[in-house]
Amino acid sequence: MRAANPTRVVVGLSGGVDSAVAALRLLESGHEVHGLFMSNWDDEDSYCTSAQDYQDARATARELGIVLHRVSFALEYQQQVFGRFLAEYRRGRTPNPDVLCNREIKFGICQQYAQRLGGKYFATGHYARLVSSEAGPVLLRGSDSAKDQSYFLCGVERAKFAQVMFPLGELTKTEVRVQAQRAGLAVYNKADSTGICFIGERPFTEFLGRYLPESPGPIETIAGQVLGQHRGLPFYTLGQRGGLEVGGIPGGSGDPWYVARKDSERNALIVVAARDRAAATAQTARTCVMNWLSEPPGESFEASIKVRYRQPDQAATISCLPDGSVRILFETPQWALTPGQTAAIYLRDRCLGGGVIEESL
RNA sequence: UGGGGUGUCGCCAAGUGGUAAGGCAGCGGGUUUUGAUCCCGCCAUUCGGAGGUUCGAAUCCUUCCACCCCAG
Repeated sequence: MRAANPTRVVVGLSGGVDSAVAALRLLESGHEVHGLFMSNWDDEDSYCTSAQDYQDARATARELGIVLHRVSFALEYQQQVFGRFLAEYRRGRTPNPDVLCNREIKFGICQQYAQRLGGKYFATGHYARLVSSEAGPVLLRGSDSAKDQSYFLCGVERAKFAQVMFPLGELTKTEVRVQAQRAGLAVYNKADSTGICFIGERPFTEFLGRYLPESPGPIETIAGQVLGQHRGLPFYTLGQRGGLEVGGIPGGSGDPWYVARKDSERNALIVVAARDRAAATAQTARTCVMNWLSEPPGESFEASIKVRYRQPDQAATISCLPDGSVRILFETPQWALTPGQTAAIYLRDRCLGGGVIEESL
């Protein structure tokens, strides 16, 4: 079964089930597997599960009989991910740190490190598929549509995928857990992790407040009626409902309020009642420079767009602009197109790439 | 100071003698490798205060207090 000259693959082991099964499958297919645990966030508070995750990764490595390396990219994460994350928030935008993390850290500096460890390939437990074509590797959605994580990978530099493997791409989450249990892995029933990767789940506003100053201003309706006070535009995101602390108003509809837009000039947060959300939709968005994972099929073409993770595909027409950005004309008006968030472009199962939304029109 | 009106959960708001609807907000949980959204659960022994009538009052009466409007 085992190849005579097995290829060494370095697997990013997070301490969770997914990466454990990724390593397991690589072993089963005859590769020489090394594990690599990253801890990129130094934090003393109780939300940080890094210590436990490391113990779990060690247990997994022991159970699989593989070497486990450990490395910290805390400095790089701080500079290339978290610093930009904060800079975006300061501009009033809503970044996606995990898209950035995959580009800069996991499939950036970490993949390089894996090569130095002798890895011909770098593998992770992402639910996404890679297939090769004449033009190079092609990123496809994971077979488990409920778990597909290609959205988070759409910002990765295309060339990197030539030496990447996603062993879970064809599996469902259920199958992964079954395989983990069958293989006797202790993490087989460990809860899925959520929150910003490497930072974890936290009371978000409070967390941001540790890095950004408060800058209170009015919360207003589109008509200009003042309903309350906000803590600072960066602390809110378009489409948000919770945390506004705005109740009913005399003669009001009784609907909840949603953030419709930010008026930076006046430091005002503009909100809209649920039934009036149509007044705050947009049908066009423009991105920053696109990260293409496949050649765009033309200067203008029809495609599916995801503007946030786990959003159903939205039909749209894409127009490539000379500066490398893209204009997206959606078939139906979109609610809460949020600058800073990533728009991923798909042609059926194929992820063509992604770009950060610059503005909606 | 006269005349009128209103005071029910943080905010709206039902309830006019039979033992406090609902919505929003908030809190807790679920979903989720961003931020959000979404889903589920919890949330007034008490109706501005004090008396009184009644078997029984947020609902009737008296009085006090607060706020609003019109006069001035």
